[in-house]
Amino acid sequence: MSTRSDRTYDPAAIEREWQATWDREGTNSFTLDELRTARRPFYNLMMFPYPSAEGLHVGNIYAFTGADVHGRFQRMRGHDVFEPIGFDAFGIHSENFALKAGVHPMDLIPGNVANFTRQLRRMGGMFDWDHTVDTTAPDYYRWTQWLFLQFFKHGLAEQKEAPVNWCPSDMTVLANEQVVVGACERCGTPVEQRFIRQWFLRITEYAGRLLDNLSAIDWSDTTRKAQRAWIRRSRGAEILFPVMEEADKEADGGNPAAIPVFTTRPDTIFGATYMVLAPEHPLVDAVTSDTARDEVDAYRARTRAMDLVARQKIEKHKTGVFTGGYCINPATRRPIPVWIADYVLMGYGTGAIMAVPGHDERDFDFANAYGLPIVRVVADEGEDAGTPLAIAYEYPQGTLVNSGRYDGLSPEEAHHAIVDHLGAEGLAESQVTYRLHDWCISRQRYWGPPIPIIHCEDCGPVAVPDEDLPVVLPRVEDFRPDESGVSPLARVRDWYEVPCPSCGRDATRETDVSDTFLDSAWYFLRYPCTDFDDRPFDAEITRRWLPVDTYIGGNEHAVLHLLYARFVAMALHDMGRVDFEEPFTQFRAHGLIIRGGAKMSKSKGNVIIPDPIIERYGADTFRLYLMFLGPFMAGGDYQDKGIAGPHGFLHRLWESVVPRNGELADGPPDPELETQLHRTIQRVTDQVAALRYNTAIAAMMEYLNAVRAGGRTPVRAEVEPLVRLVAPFAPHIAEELWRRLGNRGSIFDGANWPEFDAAKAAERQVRVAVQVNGKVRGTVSAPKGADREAVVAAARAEPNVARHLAGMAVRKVIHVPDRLLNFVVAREVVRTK
RNA sequence: GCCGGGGUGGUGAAAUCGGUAUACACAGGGGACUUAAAAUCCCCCGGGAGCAGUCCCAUGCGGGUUCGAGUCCCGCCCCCGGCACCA
Repeated sequence: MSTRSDRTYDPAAIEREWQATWDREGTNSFTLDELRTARRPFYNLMMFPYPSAEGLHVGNIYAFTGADVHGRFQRMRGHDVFEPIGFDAFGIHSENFALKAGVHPMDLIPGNVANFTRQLRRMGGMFDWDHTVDTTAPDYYRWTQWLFLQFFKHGLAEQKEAPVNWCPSDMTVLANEQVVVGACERCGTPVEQRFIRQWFLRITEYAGRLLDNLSAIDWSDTTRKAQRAWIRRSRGAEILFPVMEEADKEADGGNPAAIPVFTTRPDTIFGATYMVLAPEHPLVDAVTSDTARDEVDAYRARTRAMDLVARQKIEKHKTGVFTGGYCINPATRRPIPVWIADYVLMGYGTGAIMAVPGHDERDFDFANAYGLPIVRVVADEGEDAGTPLAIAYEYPQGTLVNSGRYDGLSPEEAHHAIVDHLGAEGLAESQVTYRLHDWCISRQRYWGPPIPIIHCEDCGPVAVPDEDLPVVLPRVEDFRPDESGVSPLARVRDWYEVPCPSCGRDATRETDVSDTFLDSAWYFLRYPCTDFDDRPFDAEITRRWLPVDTYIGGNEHAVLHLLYARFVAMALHDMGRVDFEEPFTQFRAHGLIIRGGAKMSKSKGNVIIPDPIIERYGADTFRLYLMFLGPFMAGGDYQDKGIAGPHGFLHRLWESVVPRNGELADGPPDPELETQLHRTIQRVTDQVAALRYNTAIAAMMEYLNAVRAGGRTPVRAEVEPLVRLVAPFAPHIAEELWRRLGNRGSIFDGANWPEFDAAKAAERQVRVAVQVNGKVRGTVSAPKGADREAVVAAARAEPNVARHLAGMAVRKVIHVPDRLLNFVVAREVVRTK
């Protein structure tokens, strides 16, 4: 006996009930045994959140809902879908918040995680709560440390002194990927260059493979392009320019024999009229003459003081200083002056260039500013050796001139010939250079996994033995970073003073912690294996579930997390630990939710807080609305009132299955509705598969409108398939209606996605547009597949068409079957007798 | 500057192997039901002309190809995102 209230759509009540049921029945979780035996495994991954104190924001929910819809869809099509979630809770972000709030991160994070968990459950995600990870849990970061040691043991982690990016506000070094236009990606402070000994993972070893594999993986194009641009390969040559001896030069340390430069245009070497070193170049001192020394030192000091933003942005015109030294152009055998200038970067190539002002815009500007000679060595069509250069001619097309025996060759031929000939003398070598740098993972901060290394005076850096992992991050009340360039852990003497694991003598722990991005570079391997505490990931389960089938996340990680994760997987593959190189078979970048045309931000005051909306409308409505805003991969503009549409739709759906008066009737579906139903199934299936959720929802709305048109009462066969179609978007109401339709168990158990029947989707009659000279003048109804003659006859009978054809000669008739008919006409030539 | 993505009603957006532009939804207006509200249902809703049938114009701007262009080509303008002296 159903009561009145029992027949009213009450989202809060049914969502609470079904979430409890899912937990109780284990609907969304796998046992270890199930993970081992799943027959059609599908790993549906989304980027795990950083659990902020503010709670889940709309952007998180948008991304997770879109990924969850995909997971539920795959499940309804018969896959065993593993959909885990976790928390990326280490890192500067959390730590800075803790500093500001005056709370220890160890006290702060658990509350945030609990709040996120509550919100994630409330939005109705199909998460496996038995397989979550928290990167700050010792039983997780134990394996992050283990992972680092694998790199260390395979020679892929090394400590080296190199120019690194120092953020003076966060007081730590940053990876290149975390520096945006010379500023810290998090706080926007211009970064400084420092030379400190740091731990690097040698991602550059993998640059070529990371680049080449991109063309073979099913990823969003924008993401692949961003990675290509970031890694960027340049093919060219390294060429040695011997330094000219100076009689009066002191021999302190001896003169360098030659300075290597990297160039992509060895063919232009006859036009190299001077050389430029980066101000930080280690050979600057050696080439500088005594007379130039003061000026050179002053310039270097000035450059050092400049942050990278100033160096890259403000100094638009080029500056530099002559060192007083010369080296020999190995092609012309003539001396050329050596300059230093800040437009040459120590971080790329060799930090030294051969300047070819005739054929490089930057060198051209510099040569003009300092009166250095400009020589043409490539002539385009219609030019010759003497044609003056108004601007640098940079194209690799034309013919070599002023280049001795190479005159007349094409730049490409000359490129190879010159490298070959100089190579024979040991002065040149073909070389491929990448823009990608090694990944600096040291952080001089507190809130991260300690790097598991012990420094011993005798043994050098020694790995912490596996059985001593994890190196537990000690609770330190004063965890503020400082200017010193070392971590706050360096203030905790009784923690870092340990015996050397190798020789037993007094030694010290590494006090830096590792980059948060190392935590997240392997978390997807951990999820299915959290049942194991004696290994980071289990070989058998990993073989069954990985690589990840679909990964959905934000494109802001295109060159951060997504690059690091690929690198880690590739390295683990080479170590024989996993049998795939690429961890994510398919990656889709979702769009951004904006509001009022602008990104949501606290400063703009346009942030949407999801909790009250879910409370008022229910998670199903909110999910449906977010997915309806626009194409998932493009994002959408959040409009407060728009939620009324999806809300009404779910109400009408409910009302159709649970009529206010009486029961849902059985009986045959209306034939026209049946046709529309199958067309809808087809559209929704295609569009959901393509992540085009907005149009899928529109198709469902259209169908329900038709079912209810004019207040008609639908029968079961008309609405039951719609309940299945809507289930990925609005799982709670779908479960409830599924139950009320008389089914047992979850709609997500069993392959309940409706079957599309092409025969039933076929329309018998079609509307054909009739044009005269390309303008629509009417439509006619015709049987599907009607031939041209039949349609022409029907069209001519249409009064408005006939009117436009009157007095006209038909030159041509274009017929697009079942779509369109176009009469091409011209005014009839009137013949008079 | 370079590389992506995009400019369509009052608004979010549909339609891209060239084939009835504005689906779906919001906002707005009118109506039915109701004591009332909610919910539900019906109608109108790009601009202009006309009583109407209907006609003209409109997808950032200017050209072009085509029987036919939001869609393709050429030249611009604007917005969003990324990269930025990479030798």
